[in-house]
Amino acid sequence: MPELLEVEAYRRAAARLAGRTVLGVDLPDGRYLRGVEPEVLRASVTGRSVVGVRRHGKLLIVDLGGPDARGPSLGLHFGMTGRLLVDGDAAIDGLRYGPAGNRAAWVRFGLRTAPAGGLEVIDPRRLGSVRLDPDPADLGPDAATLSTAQLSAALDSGRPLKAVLLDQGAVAGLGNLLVDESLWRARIRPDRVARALDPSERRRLARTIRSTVSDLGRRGGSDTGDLQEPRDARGTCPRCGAPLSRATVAGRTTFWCPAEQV
DNA sequence: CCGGATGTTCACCT
DNA sequence: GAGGTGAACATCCG
Repeated sequence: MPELLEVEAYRRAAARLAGRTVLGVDLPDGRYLRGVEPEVLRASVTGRSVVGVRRHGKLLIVDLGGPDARGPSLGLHFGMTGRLLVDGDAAIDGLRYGPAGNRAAWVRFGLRTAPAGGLEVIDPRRLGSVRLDPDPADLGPDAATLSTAQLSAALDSGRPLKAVLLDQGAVAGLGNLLVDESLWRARIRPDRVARALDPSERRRLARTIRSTVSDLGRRGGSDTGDLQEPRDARGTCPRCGAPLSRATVAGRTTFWCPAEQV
């Protein structure tokens, strides 16, 4: 599920943890934690207070502090099937993997807090991960607030446009659905060479990415785009009625309107 | 039964 | 170095 919009919903739900103290960490799945040993993670977060919860791209960041100083932060990635429970409640409803999807066997990570509650990550396919002190340099500028200058810098590449927009190090937060929806709204083909976009296309695309993110955010998620129904039904362009094209671009299934996207 | 899926990472090519 | 491909992860859905 999680593209930027879903992780933003997770952030809102997790914001209530601010002010609580970390009691402990549950790591039922050894492979879920990356780059640091479980004991090191436990030692560095236990007893800390939750200062706040941020989001950058698809990464959820729990900032910890202490009586003394600023503390470490915890980075949560949800992959394709990760969901977040806050104090035992789903941060988002209506996701895939159904109502039975909170199965205990799929709990990959837990953060217990005082005076009560905590976080749990449920991830059937184990595509997500948890890191200590995630490096901000791994992520490009956030798609929700992407400026033309930021996009333009990211587009300095000979790769297909879609590959760049999916690259979290170039632009952070967009997934397969948001990219296709944004390109369709901006009327630009996904297989264009990124570097070849002219200045007016760059302006239009940056503006369209921001408005697509906010529009689908209001509607309720990455799967609420105008392209979603024709995508599922192999249908036609909602604007002009031409049959949508479908192909693999940058390794992902891609839909676009061959009549309008140039 | 088979292919595909809102994602990332890595090994291996060209 | 740049870029591409395919596999792996584990489960559900059509």
